[in-house]
Formats: sequence, C-alpha cells, structure tokens
Amino acid sequence: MKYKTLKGLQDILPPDILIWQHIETISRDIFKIYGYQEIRLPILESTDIFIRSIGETSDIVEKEMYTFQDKGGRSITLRPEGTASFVRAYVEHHLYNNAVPQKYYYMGPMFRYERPQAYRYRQFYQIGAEAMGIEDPKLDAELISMLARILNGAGLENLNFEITSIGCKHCRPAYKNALKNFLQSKLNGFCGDCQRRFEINPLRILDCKVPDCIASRHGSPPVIDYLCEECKGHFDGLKHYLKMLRVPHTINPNLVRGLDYYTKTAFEVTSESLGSQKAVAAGGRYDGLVNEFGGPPAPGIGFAIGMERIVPLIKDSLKKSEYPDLFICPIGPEESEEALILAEQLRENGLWIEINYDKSSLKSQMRKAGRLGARNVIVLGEDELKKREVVVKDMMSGTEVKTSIDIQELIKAIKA
RNA sequence: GUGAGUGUAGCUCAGCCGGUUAGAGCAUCUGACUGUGGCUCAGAGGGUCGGGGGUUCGAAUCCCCUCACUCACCCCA
Repeated sequence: MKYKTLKGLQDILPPDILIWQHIETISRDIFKIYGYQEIRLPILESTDIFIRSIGETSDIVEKEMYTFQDKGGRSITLRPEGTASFVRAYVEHHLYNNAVPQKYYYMGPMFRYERPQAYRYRQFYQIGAEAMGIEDPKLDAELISMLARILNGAGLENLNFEITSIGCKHCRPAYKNALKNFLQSKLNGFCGDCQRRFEINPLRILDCKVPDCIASRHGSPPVIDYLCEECKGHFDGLKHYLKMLRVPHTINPNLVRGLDYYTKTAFEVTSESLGSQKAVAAGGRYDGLVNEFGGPPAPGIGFAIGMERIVPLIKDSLKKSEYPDLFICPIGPEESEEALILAEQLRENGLWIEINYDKSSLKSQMRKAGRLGARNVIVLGEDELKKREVVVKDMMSGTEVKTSIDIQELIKAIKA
C-alpha cells in the first residue's frame, strides 16, 4: 500500500464517529448548563507560547513538539495542549474585562511527537474547559463536578477521581527542598530515570512505578504538609465542597502534573479499563499564568478530556447507525429519471431516500436495499407510472401497502 | 530514545520440519428466481505471502538487513 496515515495519526470513520458525536453532544449540553461558551483557537501558535507556559524542562517542550519554521523564518508549533493557546487568546482579547467568571470550552486536535502506543497518538483530540477570574475553591469543586457529569453522561463507569494540591510559588520551593533532602541519602536505591528526575523534577519521583523506587521513597514528606496557609485553606475548601456535592474522589498526594504552570489544585481521572495510558482527563489550577502572559493577575482553572481514551470505554451499542427511510428501485431508464425527481421531493420533507443509479436486476436492487438497511422499498415500473400507484414494502415486516404516487400519501405510507 | 512481539485476500486467520497453478471463513459481486431483499445452493472477482538480499534444483516456509504496525518503558489526555 502506497499511501497511509502518518505514524500515530488515525482516520476516524463510521461507525466509530457516532461515538465521537455522542460525546461531543453530551459535552456541549452540559457545558451549556454550566455557562461555558465555545471558543475555537488556532492549531498553530508561536513556539515561545508553549515554552513559556508549559516549561522549558518539561518533556513536552524538550522532545515532543512539532516545531518548524514558516516561510518567514518564524518558529511555529502545532499546539501540544490547549491551555497555553487559551491563555494567549484570553489576554489578547482582554477577555478578563468580561464579567467573572469567564468560562470557555473547546474541542480539537493536539499534537505531540511521541512513540505511539495504545490510547496514545501523535494527533489526539481533547475536550477542554477553562474557568477564569475566581480563586474560590467552590469553582474548583464545581468544575470537577461538571467533569464528572460529562464523563458519566457520556456513559463512562468505574472512574477514579484523584485530587491533590501542589502548592503555589510560595510553598512549593520549600517542599521541593524537603523532598530532596529526604531523597538525597537514598538516591542509590532509585532507578536511572529517578536519579535523573532528582535533578530535573524531583516531584516526579513520587509518581514512579518501579517497585524499588516505591520502597525507597517510603516515608517521604507529603506535599500537603508543606502547603502554605492560603494553599492549605484552599485545599481544605475543595475537599469540603467535593464532599458536599457528592463527587466521589480520593486524595493522592503523589499526583504529579507534567506542566509547569499548575498551582494549588491538581486532579486526574483514571480508568482501570484502559492499558497503561489510563488517564482519561486531567487538569488543575493555574493562577499565575495569565499574569505571566502579560495580563492582570487573573486566576484560572481548567481540564482536558482525552477523546481517544474515553471513546473505547463507551458501549458499542451507541454505534447503531440510522437507516434510509426509503429505497427506490426503478425498472427502466424512464423510471430511473422519475426516481431521481421523486427522491428529491421526498427529501424536501426530511426523509432519507436512496435510489438505485445503474441498471440492474430488481433482484439485485432489492439486495442492495436490504444491505443498506432501508426501512421501505418501492418499485417504479411502467405500470406504476401509468397508474400513478406504487406498493410500499416494509422491509422489516414484509408487509406491502398500495399508495398513490403523491408526496403526502407516500410520506404517510413510509412513516406508518 | 529503549525493549519485546507481529506482518499471507477488504476483514479474521490457516499454511511455516522447504516441493507443482497459495487456502478457508466472513465480506463483495453475479446467477438459480426475465418485477421483490434476508435463508439456501452454485459461481466469480480479489494476493508484489510487508520490502530487499542470501542459501537452495526449488523459499510464504530457512538466514541476514530493512520498513511498517502493535504493546510496554518513558511521558501524558
């Protein structure tokens, strides 16, 4: 085969697309009742937008971005995530001047140059939400509740909601130091990756799955003990409100985010039904990012759902296609033209009509109608045109009803 | 970037201790039934056996290289 999709990219075809549409519809419905409005952002951005927000030493920036030069010599990057572009737009259009909270959602493709794997693609789709301008943890709780509502509404079950607080620019450095002090002496007991992490991002050691590392880090100081007054209060508030709203969740102090801009609240939703890439959605608060982009010190919080990771968790029963209301079998060339006209007239009334285009035996036309799953069939022959009468055959029951060739009469017979 | 596994028809796969023209099921198309589908039966189309090289009288089968896909590490939605 000569041409195929690039590595890590995929075509999404029927009937799978029906599940995608289902998820999108549910999401839009729920965003609406929470007051989130859609925004559409460019897929390309200036490279420094991502470096600035995601962090220079993050894996995404270091080795996963699709970056190239445009014809003007500018460095351009296909967005690896949505929040950076969103914040750029938020500042660029002064959206912070709108009444708070400002709430937006988006759906679209993201790109990361990674080795493809189950549920991990180089072009992948996210549904994201961002809520701006409110610091109160009630908003955090509400956002997480909305996320739960979307995922449950889409038909997902057995999800784990994990939350934590990773502190802010005031308390995180102290924690990082405490953690490094604790790990320093035991460094030899850790895997090579963790030894590297010790320098780059020691928090990530908490997330390592190597048994020796889990043992070696046992007894390490939890982030939560190092939160400053403000962060602690915020986290306590979040826990309280989540409980109040009955959003099932667990506290996971080892939860680590790969992006630099997160502050305070961080959360992740996982499913045990997936492979090793089991995070179906994740998000957190980013109170410093807008300011970083040249806007006012506006707080923000958001999440992103990974489409490819929730699609396989949704029942195949939703893949049931719809079927044509009527298939028209013309017998000769004259009838064939008549069928073309009749089909258009019926479509005016919102019916899905299929006709047979080439000349083939009635047998073969019927077979085609059956294969398409057409609800009804009519045969157009010399007799029918002469008498202006057709027989509408119900393909499920096999029953036949004689009807005059009149649009309203036909519709009545088809819908019966 | 690292490791392992898999590449034969549109799909799922058999064939792989080398041996004529490479098979099955499903799917597609046609006919039996000149104007009525599904069931049944008969038939047809569809293959560079991932690609290249080597061993051999002879390679889908054995060896080497390569490419692609898959899963896992890493990382993350």
